[in-house]
Amino acid sequence: MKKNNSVSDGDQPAIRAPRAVPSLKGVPMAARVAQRRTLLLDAALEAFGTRGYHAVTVREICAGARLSERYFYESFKSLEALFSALYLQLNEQLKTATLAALMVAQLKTASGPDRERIDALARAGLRVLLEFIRDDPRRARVMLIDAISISHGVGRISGQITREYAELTQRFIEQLFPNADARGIDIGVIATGLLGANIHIATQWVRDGFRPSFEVVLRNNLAIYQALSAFWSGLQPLDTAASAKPPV
Amino acid sequence: MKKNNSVSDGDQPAIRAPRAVPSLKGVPMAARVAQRRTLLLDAALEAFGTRGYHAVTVREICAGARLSERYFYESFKSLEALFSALYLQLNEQLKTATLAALMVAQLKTASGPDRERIDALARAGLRVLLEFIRDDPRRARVMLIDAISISHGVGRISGQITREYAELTQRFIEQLFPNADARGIDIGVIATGLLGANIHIATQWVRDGFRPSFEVVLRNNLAIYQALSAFWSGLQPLDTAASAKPPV
DNA sequence: AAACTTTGACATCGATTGATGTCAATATCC
DNA sequence: GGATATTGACATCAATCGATGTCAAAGTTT
Repeated sequence: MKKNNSVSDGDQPAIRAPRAVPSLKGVPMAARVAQRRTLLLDAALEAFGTRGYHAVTVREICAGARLSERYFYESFKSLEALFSALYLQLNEQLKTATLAALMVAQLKTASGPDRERIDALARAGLRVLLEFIRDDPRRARVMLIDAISISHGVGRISGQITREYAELTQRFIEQLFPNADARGIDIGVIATGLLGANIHIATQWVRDGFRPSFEVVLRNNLAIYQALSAFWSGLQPLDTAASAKPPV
Repeated sequence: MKKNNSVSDGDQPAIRAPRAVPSLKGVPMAARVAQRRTLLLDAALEAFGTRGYHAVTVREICAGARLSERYFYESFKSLEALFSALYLQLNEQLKTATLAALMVAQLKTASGPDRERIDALARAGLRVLLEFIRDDPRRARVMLIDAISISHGVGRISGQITREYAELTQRFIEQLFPNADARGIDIGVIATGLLGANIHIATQWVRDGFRPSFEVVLRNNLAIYQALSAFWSGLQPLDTAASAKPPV
C-alpha cells in the first residue's frame, strides 16, 4: 500500500491520486466483490460437497466460479478460510430455519400439554435437519463429514459449532428431564449422544440414497427422543399408535 | 523383474542366480520385513493419530519408524494403503476385545432374566469401546474421525466396517424389540442412531480430556439403550436406583 | 577373502500447488 | 478522447511431495 498523495514525492506531481471508480456496469465496487464472493462460495459448495475438502484446489474453485485466481485472494485468505466461510454460512442457514420451525411449533402447541409440545418441537427440529440435507446433500458432506476432520483452523470452529448444538440439545433435554442429575444422569452426555444419533442417522441416510423414506427416518429418529422422555418421566410410551403407524 | 537363470541368455553365464540370504543377524527375511511393517504401523498410529491423515507424509512416517523410505514401499503401496492397514488392525483389535467381553457377559448372565442379560451385554460392549480409546486416544482420531472423511479408497472400507457395526447393533436391538416393525419401527434407523450416539459420545469424551469420568459416560451412554429397551417393551424403567447412583 | 545381498542415508526427478506477477483488452471518468 | 481503473487469461516462482535411483558400508555365504 503506497500512499498516492497528489502533492508529495518532492517535485514531480506525476503520481496522482487514483480516482476511485465507484461503479462499473452500473454496480458499485462493493457489490461486485460481494457477487464474486458469492460465486466462490457456490463453487466451494459444489467442490467441497462432492469431492471433499482435501481433494479440492484453489484452481478448481476458481474454474468452477469462472473467476480468475486473483479474485480468490480478494475475498479469502486461503482454502481453509473459504471452507470456514462456507461452513459458517451453512450453519447460519440451518440455524435460522431451525429456529423458525421451532417458533412455529411452539406457537401451535402453546395451549396443549407439555409432553405434546416437547414432542412437536423435537419433530420440527429433526424435520428441518433432514430437509436441509435432502434438499442439497452437498451440505452433509461439508457440515457433517469434512468439517470435523480438518486440522486446527476449521477444527476449532467446527468444535465450537458442535458444542453450540450440543448445548442447544442439552437445554432442550433439561426440559425433558426435570430432576435428572439427582438420579445420576449427566445431561451433557445424553445430549451429546442424541446429537450424535441425529448426525449419524442423517449421514447414513444421505449415503444410502435417502433410504428409508423421509417419514420413516424422521419418525424413528424422533422415537429415540420419545423413548428417553418416556423413560425418565416414568410414563407410558407416547402415542406410537398414532405417530408411528407405518404408511409402507 | 528379470529372470536370473544361471544357464541362459545365450553364451554368457555372467549373470548367476542370486543366492537367497535366508537369515540376517539371526532373523529370517520374512521376519525382518514383518518387523519393519510393524514399525511402520506404529509410526502410522502416532502420526495419523496425533496430526490427522491429511497432515502426514511418507517421509514423516519413515522418520518416525527410523526406516529408509524404500522400506515404506516394501510393505505398503501408498499412504492410503498404510492408513487402511492401520484402520483394519485397530478394528480387529476392537472387535476381538468386544467379542471376548460379550462372551464373558453372556456366560455370567446366562441363568438370569433376559432383561438383565441384555443390559449386561450392552454395558460390556460400551465398556470395551470406552476403554479402547481411553487407553490410546490416537485410536479415536484414526477410527472415529479421519477414517470417515478419506476419499474413495479408505472410504469404502470405513463404510463397510461402519455398516458391520451397524448390523451388529441392529441384531442386538432385534432382541431388544421383539415385534418392532409391526409398530412402524425401522430397526436399521434406530441402530444407526445408537451407533452414532456411541461414536459421538466417545469422540467428545476424548476431545474434552476424558471428562466426565469413565463411569459417568458409561452409565449415561448405557441409559440410552435402557430407555429404548424400556420404551418399546412398555415396561417401567430399569433399576436406575441401583445402576445410576452417582458416585460423584 | 571373494562374491553377493541387505541396509541406510541421501540425491534426484516429475508433478502439483499456493501464491504472485505480467500484460493486453475493456470500461469508466474527466 | 485520454488517463486511469478494472478485468481476465496466462505465466512464473518457490516449495512440497511421491516415487525412484545411487552408492557405499555392513553382513552373509561359499
